[in-house]
Amino acid sequence: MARAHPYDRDAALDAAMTLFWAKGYHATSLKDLESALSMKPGSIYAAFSSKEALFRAALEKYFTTMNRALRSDLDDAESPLAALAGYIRVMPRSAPDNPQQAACMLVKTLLGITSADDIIADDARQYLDRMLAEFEAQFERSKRLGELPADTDCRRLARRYQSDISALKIEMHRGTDADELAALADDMASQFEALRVTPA
Amino acid sequence: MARAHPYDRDAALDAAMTLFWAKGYHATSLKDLESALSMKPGSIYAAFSSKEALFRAALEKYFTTMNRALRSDLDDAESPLAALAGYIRVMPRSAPDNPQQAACMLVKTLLGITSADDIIADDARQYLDRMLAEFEAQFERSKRLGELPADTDCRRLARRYQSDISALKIEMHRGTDADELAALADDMASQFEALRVTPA
DNA sequence: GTCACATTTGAGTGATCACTCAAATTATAC
DNA sequence: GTATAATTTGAGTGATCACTCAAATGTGAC
Repeated sequence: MARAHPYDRDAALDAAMTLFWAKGYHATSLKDLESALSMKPGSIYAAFSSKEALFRAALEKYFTTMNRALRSDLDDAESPLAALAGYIRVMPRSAPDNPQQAACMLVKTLLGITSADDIIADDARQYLDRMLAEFEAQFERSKRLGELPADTDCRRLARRYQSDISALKIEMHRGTDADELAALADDMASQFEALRVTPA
Repeated sequence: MARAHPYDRDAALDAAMTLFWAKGYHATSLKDLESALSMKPGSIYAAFSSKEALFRAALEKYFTTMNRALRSDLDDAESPLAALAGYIRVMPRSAPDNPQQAACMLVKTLLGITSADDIIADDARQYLDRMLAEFEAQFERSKRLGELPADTDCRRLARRYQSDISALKIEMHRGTDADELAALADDMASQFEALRVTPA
């Protein structure tokens, strides 16, 4: 047939994700992408169609990566409630490579995209909804295990949980010092642990 | 002497604030500003020096406006704790003119500006710190009035409070429906009210 | 009415934006 | 080895970016 791809598509997508995550959609130029992906404009367009399509692919990769990491932490946990609390408590200890990657890419995208009916903003909203559903499922599992009262509103709890995660990551991006960050994460985690009705 | 200003500087700054708040720094073009301020580029530069300087002035106006509104709500309150809780609880009921103005402009700016040592990001950080100090002062007042235990860490409480505000405003921007928004705000507010040690 | 000058005007600056495409390149088929 | 075709290349596209400045405008002093 013909020659193979000399570049690794997934590695390129990963580099794009990193760059878009740090700089955001509007502030990332094609020049930036060319050097980050080590690809010329023609190749980028042959592989990913457009800057918008590339961003959407990068955002999907971000969601998939984050979701997989979450599930590997939580799915096998004996106590989902303890795992959810631990997930928050540990977060401030993991400093990202780039401080610009401390905040959640979905939230950054949602706040950074101009028009409310933009297709990119819709993507971000959709992924946030799916994360919310993941959290809700974990709280439901916790309830089934008897850790939470039978009348617990898991959707409402998940909403609160996701809000805490968003806010904590923003504080990390902001550069809040490590001690205060740990205290904040502890306050958040403790409130969920306090809901437990069976001994840990 | 000579002719007077045919435009109202403060009204122009207000229009710039509104536009920058909704669209963000990078996505707002000079063309956008020209039509929003009803000023030609030369006049804009004569009045505000540069796009960056105009943004910084708009950001300062945002902070001043928000801070004034906060203090008018809280400074005269008999119970600062009740006032702080009420400030959160009422928030979802005030829909902004533009949904893009639901989220806090300081947070949007912090997340939207590229380089961490950017002067604009520094501004946003500084204003967030000043808001944090305002919250802390209100919790201190609450403690002095005996609403909170004497050993309360007001700085820590203020940090948690500010995180809640940020997250709630993000949820509003996200388009979360009114009922869930009210429930979330209620959960946040209740946790602060629960700290009270004297009857309300 | 006329002058002096502060201010506005808006076409135009070079730079950069996202993006294209004809030509060069290189892997595979035979 | 040669032909074929998939892929990369990178100079170049028109549009838009933030910004400038010489000329037009309008105001107050006298």
